[in-house]
Formats: sequence, structure tokens, C-alpha cells
Amino acid sequence: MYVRCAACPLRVRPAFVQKSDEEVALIEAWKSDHLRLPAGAEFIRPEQTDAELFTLFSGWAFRYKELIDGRRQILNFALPGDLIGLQSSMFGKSLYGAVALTDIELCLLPRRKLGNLFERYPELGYEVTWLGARSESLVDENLLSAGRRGAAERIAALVAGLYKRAETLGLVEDGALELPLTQQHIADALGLSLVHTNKTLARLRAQKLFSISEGRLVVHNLRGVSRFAQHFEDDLAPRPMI
Amino acid sequence: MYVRCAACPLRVRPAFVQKSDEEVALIEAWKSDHLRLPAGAEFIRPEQTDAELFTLFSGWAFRYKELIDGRRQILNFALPGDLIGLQSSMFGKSLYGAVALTDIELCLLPRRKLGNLFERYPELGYEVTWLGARSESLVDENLLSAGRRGAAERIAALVAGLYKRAETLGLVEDGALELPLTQQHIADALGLSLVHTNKTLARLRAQKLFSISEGRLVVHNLRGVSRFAQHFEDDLAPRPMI
DNA sequence: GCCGGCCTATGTCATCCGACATAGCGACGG
DNA sequence: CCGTCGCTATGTCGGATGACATAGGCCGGC
Repeated sequence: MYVRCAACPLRVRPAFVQKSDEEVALIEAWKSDHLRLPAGAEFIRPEQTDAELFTLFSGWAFRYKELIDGRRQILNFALPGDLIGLQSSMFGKSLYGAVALTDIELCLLPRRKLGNLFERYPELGYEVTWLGARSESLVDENLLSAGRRGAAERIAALVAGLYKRAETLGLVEDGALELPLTQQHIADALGLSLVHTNKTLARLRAQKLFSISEGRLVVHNLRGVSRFAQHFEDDLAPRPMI
Repeated sequence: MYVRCAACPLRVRPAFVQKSDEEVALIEAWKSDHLRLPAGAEFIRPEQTDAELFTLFSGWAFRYKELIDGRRQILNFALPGDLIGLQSSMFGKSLYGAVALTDIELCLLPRRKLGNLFERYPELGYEVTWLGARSESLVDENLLSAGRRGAAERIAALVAGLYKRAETLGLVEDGALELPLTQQHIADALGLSLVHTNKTLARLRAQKLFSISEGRLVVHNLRGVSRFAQHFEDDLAPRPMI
């Protein structure tokens, strides 16, 4: 069923800037569809020329790039409230792909209205830019990991970052959250091989800072994880949601 | 001396979207200063709360993050016409630093006017967003390198990317351009050690696809470099310049 | 004119990480 | 029931990369 922005259960969460009824109505006018896609669906394809702009309403997704010989790099993970497809919408050709990790729901924000939006609702334009800048900051951090952290530190930094983001969204209960990533996803996000990821995860599990198993992440000592990974950035919140 | 936008020698280059006199006047009204900084100057500091927004007018610069133990990752290089500091301006605290590689000139675009700008000149707001998205696409590509390319491929991809960008700016002459990077910068940008970067550069030089020496990059075979690096993205041009 | 700092270069050795092989387990379908 | 597929796990081995040491060139300062 269609979810109207006025009745959106996501945007009222404390992670997000609370908007006036009028502002919500503007967003609702922009939103043209509410899509449901199964896990694994690719909703933006590399090279696609007519990719749209989306807000992830529920579930997890990721953006990725790959080399022609098949090596794949996950650029960042998206959680509910995240905007996906801004680059693709502005450049007229997507330089990356985007895939659902779980069954997801997407709010479709037609890109042909994007220019118009800036004209008519500058406040919304500003927030789009803000969300684009946040997306870049996530990639910045991942580049720091891939370039300068060792394997165990990379995994710990990923855990710390995702945990903090999930926490602002209220997805954490008793230090645990659903983590719909396979070890292959973790490897692809961190620039590691699958086998090495597996072995490093086993070693980390023995350290008892956190553990990943059966699709759940349990963090026993967030401070310890953050210190080990040298990951000290809090998630940016409250933030706009469109 | 101050450079007025109406007399800006940079924005008339073919890399950039050509603007009407009226549009240029808007930008000129935004620009509040024209700064000159020596090579090595850090014009955005990590954690800085009042970092401004800049357009790089001349010279080279880079953005970086670092871990507390000193390991440094260069996130991307900036060439003339690039916008630097959008994240910092929007978040109220910078998550990265920015440093001049050469003597540089910067156009200062006061961030306190940024919100106002979106309201009054939505077209400019749109272009700011476009430039932010382009900056993210550069980081995306660098993350692909750090995560999934081998050392020699990384260097080749860096060369291909910088060469293509320099070419659209008219900085290439006879297949060569000034490259103000030390091997330490290359290492920090690619997630390699200095020594390994040096040895890999020597091996690449022997292959004669390109060579870096004495502050110059000479590309003998761009196709070959691109193929070896699996780097096939052209620079986005013409693009807005603010 | 000498010293020190920065950059590049090169050798040796240690380590991290990747490649390949194998195996167990659960889900799913014929 | 059985075969396949996706995911996790573990061992062995080799290769890519990092760490440490040393050296030479260049340049600027005193």
C-alpha cells in the first residue's frame, strides 16, 4: 500500500528534523510512487541513463561500482531515510549501481522535477544538498578504512559506523541489531577477500568486542570497538528527510 | 590582486558551462574575497567549526582525513574550478582537512550566505548540488581503487583520472602536465606505503605507458593506461563553475 | 660551505592478505 | 530422497605489500 508522507512513520523518528505540515505536503507532492522490491533487486544500474532519485523507506541497500573483470566495491550502505541516486539524477548517467540487501520500500522522487524543486522550494533543495554531502562523508570514511586501516580495524570501523547509524534510527535493542550482510558484502565493502574476512571475523569474535552471526550484530563494548577502529564520528542527526 | 568574476579567465574555458552576464553578477555578489595561500597551507582543518566554502581558482589542493595515530588518507585532489568545503559548510564541523599542494588562489564563498543563495538563486543552488555530487563521484572512484585495484593499477587509475581532468582544463601540452605530487602524496591517496609506491612507479616507468618525474607527468599511451587501470570514466564536462 | 631536511631510490626481510582447496550446514526444488 | 546452491568455516601456500635500513641528490639557511 502507498504510504503518504503525512502519515509517514519514519520521518517522525528523532533522527530526523521534524517538518511542518506544509513542508510535508511539498514532499508529498514531489513523491510520485512507493515501490516494493525484493532483496537482491538492482534499482539503479551502472550506466543507466534514466535512473531516478529515491528515499529508502524501509530495509537496507547499498551502492557499488565494479571493474570489468568483476571485482566489486561496495561504496556505502543505505539505511531508512537515506537518499539514493542524486549523482545519477544530476549527471544523466549513473556511475554506480544500487541494490536492495533486504526486501525494501522506496519513495520515488522523480528526477525530472528536481530542477523545478530547487526553484519552487529552495528549502528542500538545500536539504537535498545536505543529504548529498552526508552521503559523501560516508564514502570519505569508507575510503579512509580501505586505504589506511588493517583488516580487523576495517571490520571494527564498519561495525562502529553501522551501529551508530542504526542507533539513531532506533534499530538497536539490547546492543543488538539485524545485520543483513553476508561476509561477501562485508568483504566487498572493505576491500578484502571473502576468506580473509571470514578469518578476521573469527579472530575478532574471540576478542569479544562484538560478534556477527546469524544475521545479527551484537556489540558488547562500543567504546572498545570505536577505540580499536579509531572510529570517533557520530552519525549526523537530526538530519533532513525527504 | 582581486579577480572579478566578470573578468575570470577560468570560467571561460570550455570545461565549464558558459554563464550569462547576469548569472556571473550573482556569483560575483556571493564571492567575498580572493585569497592567496602558499603551498602547504591548510585552509580547512579537521574539526574546524567555521570552515568556509571555496572555489579553487588556481593551483592544486587535496582533501584528507587521518587516524589519531597519524595514518593519513587523501580523499581526492582538487583542480581549478573545483568547489571545496561543502560538507564542512553544511555540517558546521569539518570531517576532513584541505591543504594546498601548490601556491593557490581561492575564491571565498561565505557559507553564511549559502542558505540565502538557495532561496534567491535556485539555479545556483542546483549547481552547488551538482558540484557536490561530482565531488562524491571522485571519492567513489578512489574508493574503488583503494578497495579493489592492485598497487600498479591504482597508480595507473590515478594517472588516467588526473590526466583526463587536466585535459578538460587545458593543462595538458604534448601529452604532459605539471604534477605537483610527491610520492608520499600518491601513496597517501592510494592507500600504499611510500616505499612500495616508489618501487611500483619504477616498474611502471619501465612499461613506458607513462612516467612521473621531476614534477611532470608524461602519458605516452592514454588508452593503454586506461585499459591497464580499467579506468573508463571521462571527466564530467562541461560543468558548472561558481 | 656545511648542515639538515625533503625527496627519491634500492635492498632485505617480515607480515598481511589473497588464492585455492575442502568441508559442513541449511534451504530449496524436482 | 537427493542434488544443488549459497553461506560459513578452516588449512595451506604463495604473492603482494609494508617495515626498516641505507644512500644520493637537491635546496635553503646560517
